[in-house]
Amino acid sequence: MGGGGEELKKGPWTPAEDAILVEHVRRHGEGNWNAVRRHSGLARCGKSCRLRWANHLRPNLKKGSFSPDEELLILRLHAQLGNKWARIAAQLPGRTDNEIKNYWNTRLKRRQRAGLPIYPPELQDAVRFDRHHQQQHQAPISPRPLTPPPLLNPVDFHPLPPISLPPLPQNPFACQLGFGFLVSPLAPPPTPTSLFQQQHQIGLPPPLSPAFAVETELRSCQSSSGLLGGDNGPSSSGLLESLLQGTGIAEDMRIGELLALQAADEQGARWTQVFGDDGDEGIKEASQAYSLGSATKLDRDMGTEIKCGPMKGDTSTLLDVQALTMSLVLKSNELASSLPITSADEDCNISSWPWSNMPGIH
DNA sequence: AATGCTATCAACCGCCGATGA
DNA sequence: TTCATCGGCGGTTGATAGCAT
Repeated sequence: MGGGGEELKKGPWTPAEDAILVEHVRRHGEGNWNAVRRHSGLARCGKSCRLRWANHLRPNLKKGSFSPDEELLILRLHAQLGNKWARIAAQLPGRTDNEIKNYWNTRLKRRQRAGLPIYPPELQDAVRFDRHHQQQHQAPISPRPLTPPPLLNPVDFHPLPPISLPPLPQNPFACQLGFGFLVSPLAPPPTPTSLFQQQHQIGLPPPLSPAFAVETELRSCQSSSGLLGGDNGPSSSGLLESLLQGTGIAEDMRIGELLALQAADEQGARWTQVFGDDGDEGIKEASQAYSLGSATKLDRDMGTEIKCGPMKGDTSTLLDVQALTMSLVLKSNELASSLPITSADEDCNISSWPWSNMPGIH
């Protein structure tokens, strides 16, 4: 460990040590943590200094418990990323990876003890959707079991690999893809709650609002049976999944294509073009809802930033595009439930579905 | 009031990748 | 190319507070 035999202190930090570290960062900036000891005589290793600074001393840290919005976001990001706490934390300004990790582990323990799945049922459907999508596109490379394990046991949980889109490193969406996890670098976005209200106002089924998620989770706490199979009554998202898988629409409904569209400048026109004038009214409404959310503003005002803007710190926007996605899902649920489920399903002409007209991504 | 359990928080540890000599 | 160092990340543990019995 380089230096001199002097014993390094461990354990809780004292205010005096904090002051020294803060002063050091004020003078020298962040980084070069091992120099703290040399410069200030602080008997702490560089790692400890970095940790203390990152988790407690740096400015703009948010204290206190997570808001419902944040909790929802964590759940969804975890469903997509797995235990990538640093990446999750990057989407929650003012929150640290350690905080999120602690929150998750506590929650995990609680739900394990209660015999509950680690995700609310709605989220599990999304996870399975993603897995299915992955299997379709990655099977030759890394075969996975055809039937994804239920999420009841966290040991069985494998983080979702990023969706196999063409490399779009400059596209902030590309690193955030996932069913219901679409990201937009929108300027002051609506909060999930306001999105919920917006959708409600225009008569759309709401996206997965915090309140809804919380309610669902509470309900799931009361009964743990039948959560995984989607067989407990009209589990609409389960139905959607079956429908999509049964018809191959899941494969066609390329999230990436949605995103590519979103990046198009002529956003409004494109939505109409894609969903078509003949398209389902609800889907058009969904696209309008999305526009309402501020996509139009984004495309007009931010121009290319949508393609290269850093995502860091932009949390609530995660749920922005997601509102659209969930709208589509929910609307599709309606479609699904209104369709006669017969053997004719095999003949279902996918090309007639709105999203089949989307431009392809190569 | 005492005890046990659980949740939360803070910090450490080991591993790994990046970087530079 | 190899090696040492550094910083970042995820897993884990210990201390403490809060709550129920």
